[in-house]
Amino acid sequence: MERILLLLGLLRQHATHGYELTAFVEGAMSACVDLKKPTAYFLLDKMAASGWVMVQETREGNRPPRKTYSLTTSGEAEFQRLLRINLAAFSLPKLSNDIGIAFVDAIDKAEALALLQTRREHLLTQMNQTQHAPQHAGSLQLLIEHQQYVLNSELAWLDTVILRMSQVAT
Amino acid sequence: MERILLLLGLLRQHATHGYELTAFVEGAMSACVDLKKPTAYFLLDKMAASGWVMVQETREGNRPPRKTYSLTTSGEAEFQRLLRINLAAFSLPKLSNDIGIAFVDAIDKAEALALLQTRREHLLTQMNQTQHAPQHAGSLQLLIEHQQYVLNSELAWLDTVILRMSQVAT
DNA sequence: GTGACAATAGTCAATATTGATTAATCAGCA
DNA sequence: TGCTGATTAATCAATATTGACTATTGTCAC
Repeated sequence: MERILLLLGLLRQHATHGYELTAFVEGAMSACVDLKKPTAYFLLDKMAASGWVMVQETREGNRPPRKTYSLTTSGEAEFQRLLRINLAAFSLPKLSNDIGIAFVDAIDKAEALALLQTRREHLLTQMNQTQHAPQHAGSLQLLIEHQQYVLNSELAWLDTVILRMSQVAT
Repeated sequence: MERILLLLGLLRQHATHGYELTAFVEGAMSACVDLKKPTAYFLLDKMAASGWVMVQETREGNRPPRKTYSLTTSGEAEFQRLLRINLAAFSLPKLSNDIGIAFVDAIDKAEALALLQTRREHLLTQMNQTQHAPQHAGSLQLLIEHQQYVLNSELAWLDTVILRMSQVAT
């Protein structure tokens, strides 16, 4: 559902073709959303079938022919509907990727601490990358700020875990 | 990959059947992991095919017959391997579910603020639920603590967004 | 002893997702 | 002109995921 909201929102800013859309999402937005090219095309098809977007074969300059997608009136309505649902509902991202911390005690304490240090460095690297990321227009920028905020608080949490682990008796 | 780590980790604590596994994951752990019953069975099959778990038809008491899964030696090895990878790598949960904030400015400010207030209440409800959740054993408890920590920082962030929005001129 | 209801255990058809690959066009150069 | 590699644009086969459903066993009132 969120992916459709994203696509509708982007097409709302300006009609465009699949390639530009997916390049933007997999490029500039790759840090905050997970939406691969084939999924995007799959969803665009669905959206077309639902009448939310219009497809048009176009040929700009000497580029290969493209399918250009543009929002219809009912697409705008659906966007407004989904946006309200999305803003009003809070749902925690499922932390399945952090699942390892549930099993740290399966590893010798010294090695576990070393692994967590590596983790910490990865986190710092990501913080750096995000800080040097290109600025986005309007409230898209909020996404980036949120991400930086989350990275900061993840770092703080990781540090308390590391601290606790190194203090507790083996 | 993380889901397999989770299943291996749980089976490592004690061998059990699909029903108990999925009931636990979809019940007590539902707040922090997203793994539905059919996916769990699908993965258990794969794990059996890879030789990481052994399947055994059992019949305890008068209950319907079950397939009991237990970790093999190579399953334990795989668990250790995946655990190290998971602990050492940090990856941000993709915030696709927060995507709406990227489009707040498509909505009239007053309504947007009202929606965000609703969002805030949902968040508070979740915090309450998590605080009254049953305690987990060992480092599984860390997952819960992490979740509470994340909820707290999400609340703080949401409040800054609301504050900023209500101050900025329309 | 049997019919209704709950609990237990799992499956399946439909849908979503992705890594790998294909297809069309262009720019430059021999 | 014809060939090579780069860019643009999209698709496909394989895999993962899930909502809805099925099937088995127990239990308890009647």
